[in-house]
Amino acid sequence: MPSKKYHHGDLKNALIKAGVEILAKEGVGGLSLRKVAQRAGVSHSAPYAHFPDKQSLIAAISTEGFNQLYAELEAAISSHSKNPKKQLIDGAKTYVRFAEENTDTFKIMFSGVLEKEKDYPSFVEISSKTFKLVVEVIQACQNAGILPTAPADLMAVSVWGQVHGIVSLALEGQISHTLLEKKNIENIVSFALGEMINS
Amino acid sequence: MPSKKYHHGDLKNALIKAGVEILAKEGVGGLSLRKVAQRAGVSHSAPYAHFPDKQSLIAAISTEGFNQLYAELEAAISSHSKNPKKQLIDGAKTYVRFAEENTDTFKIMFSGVLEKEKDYPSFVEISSKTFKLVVEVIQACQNAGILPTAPADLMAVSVWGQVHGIVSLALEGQISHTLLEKKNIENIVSFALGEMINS
DNA sequence: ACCTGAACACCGTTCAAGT
DNA sequence: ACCTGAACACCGTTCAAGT
Repeated sequence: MPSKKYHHGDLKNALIKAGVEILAKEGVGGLSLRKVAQRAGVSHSAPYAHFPDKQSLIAAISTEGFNQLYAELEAAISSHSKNPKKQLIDGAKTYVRFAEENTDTFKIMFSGVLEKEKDYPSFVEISSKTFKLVVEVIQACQNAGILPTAPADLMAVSVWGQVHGIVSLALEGQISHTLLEKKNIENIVSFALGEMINS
Repeated sequence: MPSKKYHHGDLKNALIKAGVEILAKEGVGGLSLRKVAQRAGVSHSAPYAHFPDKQSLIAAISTEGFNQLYAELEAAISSHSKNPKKQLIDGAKTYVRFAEENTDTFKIMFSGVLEKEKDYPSFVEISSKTFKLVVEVIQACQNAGILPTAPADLMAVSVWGQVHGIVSLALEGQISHTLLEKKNIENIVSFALGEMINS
């Protein structure tokens, strides 16, 4: 078997993977195209054969992050079929865990680093697919009388916003020390969701 | 009257102001120390006489943003004394408006650009002061029976998280086009808050 | 104390060239 | 089609020097 054809089989995905690793180790501030190239074992200009610019690589990393988040949400939700309340609560917990375990990928997905997300069709597709998943759970909760009757998309943004906001404030260090001594983020999110839920 | 002593009276504040202006015109990605210096009319190394590094200038801009947000919230709240429900709703509207009118300052305040916020005492002070203001309004609402009885800090994080999350998703372009055709961000936030409020 | 200008390491992007 | 290496403009930071 030949060790390596010339240099790479699938540089594009190798670059995405290298990017995720740098993100995990050095954070958003440490992510540069040149480092990504080096970690993938190619010259600094090689990435331009696969991505027109840095934003494009960031879009690919974000898209990959959304794919993973979607898969985890899907798994959590389908493990509680016929129990919408558990779907909602476990989905929220999954969201919190994803943010905690992939902090910097989460930041890149949601913190305005990607500037023109509309320009990246696969990013738009998976993010709207994820939103639809949320809407479905909300509708199931409404049908079960667990959430109030209201347009499902409006309710979905309210609930998702709730969870997302608490997670974001936590990642920013904006949640007071005294509160964090008593409750972790999952507890706080559960409490907040409890305030939205009927009985 | 002498036109200029040598070059500047208050370069430190001039740099913060220049930073805010660049942020408004070119966004977070366009903010560089060298541009800030140029806009303030000094050499690229002059800022180092006032800020040890770029993070420090970003901290100062964020602190300034929090000061402004605090002042606007204060004004909104004290215009409805003895009416906690109006304080809550008008406070939330003020928050939304601040984010819409100072999008990139808001992003810098809350989007992880500032990496070690704990290292900047005046930033920590104004952000915790702002949180205390939120807690006070929440407590007033609880005393008036508008919000459920629960630890006020927990309730405050839930409500603030709700508002913050919806605003953040909106700035990220994550709120579906079809929903935005029917409701603007203030409407959505009002709806969501309504789901938290008793009657 | 406050500022300048040269210098260094690093970055994103382009381009001619090689296979 | 995929990759390299030189080149360019820009960036953050340091430092010796000037007032």
